[in-house]
Amino acid sequence: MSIGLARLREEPERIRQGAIDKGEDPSIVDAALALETRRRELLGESDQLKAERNSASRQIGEAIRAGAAPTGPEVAALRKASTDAGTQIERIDAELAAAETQLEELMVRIPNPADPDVPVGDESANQVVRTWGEVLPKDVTANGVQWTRRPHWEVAADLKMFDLERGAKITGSGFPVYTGPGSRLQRSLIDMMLDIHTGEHGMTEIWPPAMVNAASARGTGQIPDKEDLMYIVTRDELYLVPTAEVPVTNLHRDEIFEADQLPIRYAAYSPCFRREAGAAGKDTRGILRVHQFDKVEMVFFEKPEASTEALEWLTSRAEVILQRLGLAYRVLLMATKDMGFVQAKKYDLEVWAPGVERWLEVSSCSNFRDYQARRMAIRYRPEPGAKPELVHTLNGSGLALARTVAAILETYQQEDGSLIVPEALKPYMKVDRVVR
RNA sequence: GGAGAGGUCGCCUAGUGGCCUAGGGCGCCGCACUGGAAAUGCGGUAUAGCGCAAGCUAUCGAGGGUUCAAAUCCCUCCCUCUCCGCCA
Repeated sequence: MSIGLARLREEPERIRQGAIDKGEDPSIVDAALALETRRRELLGESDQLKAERNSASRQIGEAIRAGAAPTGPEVAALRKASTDAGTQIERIDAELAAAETQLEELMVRIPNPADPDVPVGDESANQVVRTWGEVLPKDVTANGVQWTRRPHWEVAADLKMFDLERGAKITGSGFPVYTGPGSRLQRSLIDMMLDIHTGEHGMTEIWPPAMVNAASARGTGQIPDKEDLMYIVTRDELYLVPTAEVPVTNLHRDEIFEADQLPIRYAAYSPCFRREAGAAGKDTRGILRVHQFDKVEMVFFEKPEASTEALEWLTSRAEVILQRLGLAYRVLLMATKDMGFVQAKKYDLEVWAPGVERWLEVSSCSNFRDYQARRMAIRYRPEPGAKPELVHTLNGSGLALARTVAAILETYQQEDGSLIVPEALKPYMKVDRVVR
């Protein structure tokens, strides 16, 4: 469950409206509410009976210690009382377990209500909140010479930066092989991003496992919701991570922080594996949609009162990377029906790729409020000794590599077929230009 | 992969069927003592659910079983450590 039973009881209207805004069925909220009432009744009865049974058992021990015969009538009566309670407990607990299972099934289908400042509607209601950089044209006229920017796969083939055919041979389509300067570019981008996030933004670097267990996949909601998205190693019950969000957020599952430990801000590189089921035929050329790519992910654990501002900062940290790379981009505030089930507010960063003349999503920055934290039981003490409260979690790419690479190739390609290395990458690439 | 040892309240540890409703130490918090501190003494110190409250219920790695009653006995699984094997 993810929105919390207390909140369900306290503000069912807001939750019902939240479901409607996200295009989900609001009747689930009413069904859950009714089931929750029933659950509490059963729980009360069960607790009462358990108290009776415990009391009878305790009295048997006391009676025997006081000298009563273990087979005598006094003990027999107590034993019967305990057994009778036990029989009823069995019955009620079975009913209770059924109610809880049902309730949980309903609760996971209730979405996290969007923040009040999120536009209501489908993707047509998404708002462009800002753009940065020059949106380059495909056709270029410079110094009287006319040429046309090519799509990234042509630039890459020309400069031998990646090899999609051989990737398909050794693994399958959608598994690119980066070669020579292409491989070096991957390494440089990861290095540069981590350097900026740790050195300038004060985040702690994490290098997580690329596979997680079922409990972790459940924690961030990959199962059961998005099971089709993931590659699953059934023999060992492990899941290849679709994003570093999964291992990194789960780092603190079932933990309680002290207030002075927050915020905790991580930057993590990981490869990302996505089956992309149902996406066959879309973006089949180049590296815009692949099954394995690399990404630096930012994951924040914040005090509730700080999370609104933290999302703005998180988003701006992803923008810093695009700015350093000199890539034109825009920031979209996603509307309720386009933002996802668990997010309260989400910004997408789209980079301009002049070769394919498209905006490419390279980052998605979200505030989950306490929705994820509840599922994973990540809490903190507002004051020393105080009752633990849920933290707020946020995450955002900073950035996903494959599409960033595509934008770099298409933005920095030259008329002569070479590629200028963006200023910020030169110290990592060790060259100013990639040539044939 | 094999053999052995072990997983208890933040940490260490006691606990082999019923005053364990989990004891002790460390750490931490409060109070006392002090000019201030150390030392010392007293008290407090897990999480969740239910209840106006007193309190009740659950949790001793996880799950199941035996029993009137399980931290304790039985079964399955997970993890950690030591040794061996294999191996980047």
